[in-house]
Amino acid sequence: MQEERRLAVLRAIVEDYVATEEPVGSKALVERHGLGVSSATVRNDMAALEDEGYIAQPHTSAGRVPTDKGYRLFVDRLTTVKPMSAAEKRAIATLLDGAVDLDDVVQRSVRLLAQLTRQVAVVQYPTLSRSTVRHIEVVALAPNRLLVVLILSTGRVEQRLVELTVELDDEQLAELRSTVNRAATGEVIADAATALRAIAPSEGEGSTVTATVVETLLEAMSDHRSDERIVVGGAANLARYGDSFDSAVRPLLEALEEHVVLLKLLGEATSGEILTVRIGAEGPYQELASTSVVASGYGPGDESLARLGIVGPTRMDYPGSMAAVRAVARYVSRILDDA
Amino acid sequence: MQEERRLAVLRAIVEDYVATEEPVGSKALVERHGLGVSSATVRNDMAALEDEGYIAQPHTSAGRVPTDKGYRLFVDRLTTVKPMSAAEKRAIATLLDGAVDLDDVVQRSVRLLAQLTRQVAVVQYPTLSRSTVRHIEVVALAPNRLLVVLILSTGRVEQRLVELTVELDDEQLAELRSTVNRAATGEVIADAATALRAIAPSEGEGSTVTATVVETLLEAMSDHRSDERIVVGGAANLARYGDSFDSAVRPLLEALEEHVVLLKLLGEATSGEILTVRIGAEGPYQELASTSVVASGYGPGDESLARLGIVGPTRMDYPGSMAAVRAVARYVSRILDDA
DNA sequence: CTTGGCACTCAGGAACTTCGAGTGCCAGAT
DNA sequence: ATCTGGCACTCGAAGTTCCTGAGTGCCAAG
Repeated sequence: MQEERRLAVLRAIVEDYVATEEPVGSKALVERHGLGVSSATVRNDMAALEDEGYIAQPHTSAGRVPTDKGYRLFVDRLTTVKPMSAAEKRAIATLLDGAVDLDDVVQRSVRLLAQLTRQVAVVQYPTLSRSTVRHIEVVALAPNRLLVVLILSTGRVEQRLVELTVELDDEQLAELRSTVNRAATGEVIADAATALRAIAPSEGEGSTVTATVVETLLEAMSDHRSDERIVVGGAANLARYGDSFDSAVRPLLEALEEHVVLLKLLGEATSGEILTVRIGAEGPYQELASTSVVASGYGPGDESLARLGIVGPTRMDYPGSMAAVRAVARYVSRILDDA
Repeated sequence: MQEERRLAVLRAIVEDYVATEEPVGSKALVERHGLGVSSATVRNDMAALEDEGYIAQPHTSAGRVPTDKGYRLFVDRLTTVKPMSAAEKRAIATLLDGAVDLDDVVQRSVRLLAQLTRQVAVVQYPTLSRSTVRHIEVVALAPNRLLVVLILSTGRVEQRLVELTVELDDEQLAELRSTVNRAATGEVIADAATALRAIAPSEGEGSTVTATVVETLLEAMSDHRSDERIVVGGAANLARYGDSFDSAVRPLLEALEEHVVLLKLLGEATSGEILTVRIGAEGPYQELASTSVVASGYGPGDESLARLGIVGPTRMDYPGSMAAVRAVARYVSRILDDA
């Protein structure tokens, strides 16, 4: 009974603090939310909540502020992700449907997320690892210069130049093209790589060329840069941090440039579109103790090829952010489904 | 005679102010720089410089600070771009030579610029407009689904998917491929576009397909997104702004997301690698009155395909920044030459 | 034209005071 | 058992005042 009210108090504190950015006191709490008790009672509850570590006082004579633990409880038990309004849904759908290619989808998603949440948005490109090879094209730019284009099911295209020591005629080129495609097309990256390796040490005069091309393809497939590709948007929203510039904005700004750090923050791509919320110091980076991350996997079907999400101050609108991230993840997944 | 000393005083003021970020007074000036006169004399000179609008006093009893006009004079007449050290040159060369493709070159350039100058770096992708078509590839992903790949002399690759209402066999495909290549390969974008338009309304059963493909190619060529593609790096350096957060960092952070604004800041791509310095309010954006831009064109030969540069506070190390921008522009140009 | 001297100005910091939101706790009411 | 009104207490934030010293402008002499 009292337990329930305490949770209501915690929820009220979180909501007020997020809205006002100032420590909230017992009196204001009673006034603004319709808890049917007096401020003294709320004070008692607050004392209890403080004992349990859900809230804290910045100064002796100030109101209370939620701790990471408090936010955690709030996120886990006190809130349901509020669905987006019909208008918002339509806006998302319209904007994303207008995308012309993968780059564009990613780009638009970042903008969208940043706008919806007014936070910094981060979108990871779909990983190569689980996608399949749709086609490999080999083009002769010159008799001894090839362009190898690797087209994946996610719409991603990797291309590489290959310099040859020998010259190829059209027939040999066609042969090469069909060889690599026979081996790789339709396969998941990993299997394609295995199959390509198998054909590399073939006999005959085309062998060294084949080997070179295969090597290039393998390199393109395993290229780490691809897995780490990330797009960031909405950095201007950092300007709204106002106070706590040094403690919060600086390290975050640095993190945004370190894509490796960002990837870790977004978390591992698990299967499905599961929302992950990391609050403050729960993460591995001390400098980012006052920032939270709301992220979700996305990808066609129920596979999760990559992640997207937002990064903001621990003091953020969790329900809103979670709704936005979830919605965008879903729409992007749907688009990848179609493609 | 006195004129010369006055300029020396201005130079000293700029240098000191850039170094200390604090208004500089006559006494400190005499001590730190070996001007062979007394502080009273310097004061007289400063009064004159102030009359002419080169420096200003933030407060009545404070030292002097250079005005935009002062920086302008400093940049135009009081400094020569100091060459980079051999070690720096080597570092630039090594880093950039390691690039594997155009994306990589651009990416590395941004990082490099940001590191060298400790400012925010901006690099524009080479424009399509002056590059030539190296090759067009048409690949059948399915009988009614084509991938059109446009390869340009700058190493840029644009690809588009084309859905067909009819099915093509290999022979028709080869025909199509050679038709478009015959028309476009080797031509400058603009000429290629004209040539392609000419072949579009041909007779026969392949005509609608040809028309569709040509249309796609034209779209890819004129795609504005390409011309506006820009990469930003070193935003973390904004954290060093320290003071003047609202007045300087916020608008800049916003500008960095608005690629159109950035492009305007970088300026028009003129021919050659000419260094441009825009100081404070000289630019079109009032909000960016306290930021300067140092930029240069770059591109193979003496063409200037695009621009790169840095954005920083008006109070910045101009000689150093100019040297860095110039050096990077040169090396990138050289790399584009080779490719 | 330069220089030493001198009176003047004023931003920024230190020290102090005030104000009030907010707290903890207790005794009485329910 | 729980809530409530009351009350003394705390202490950060904001306002006030004062002081200091860097820096200035100007002048008369070199």
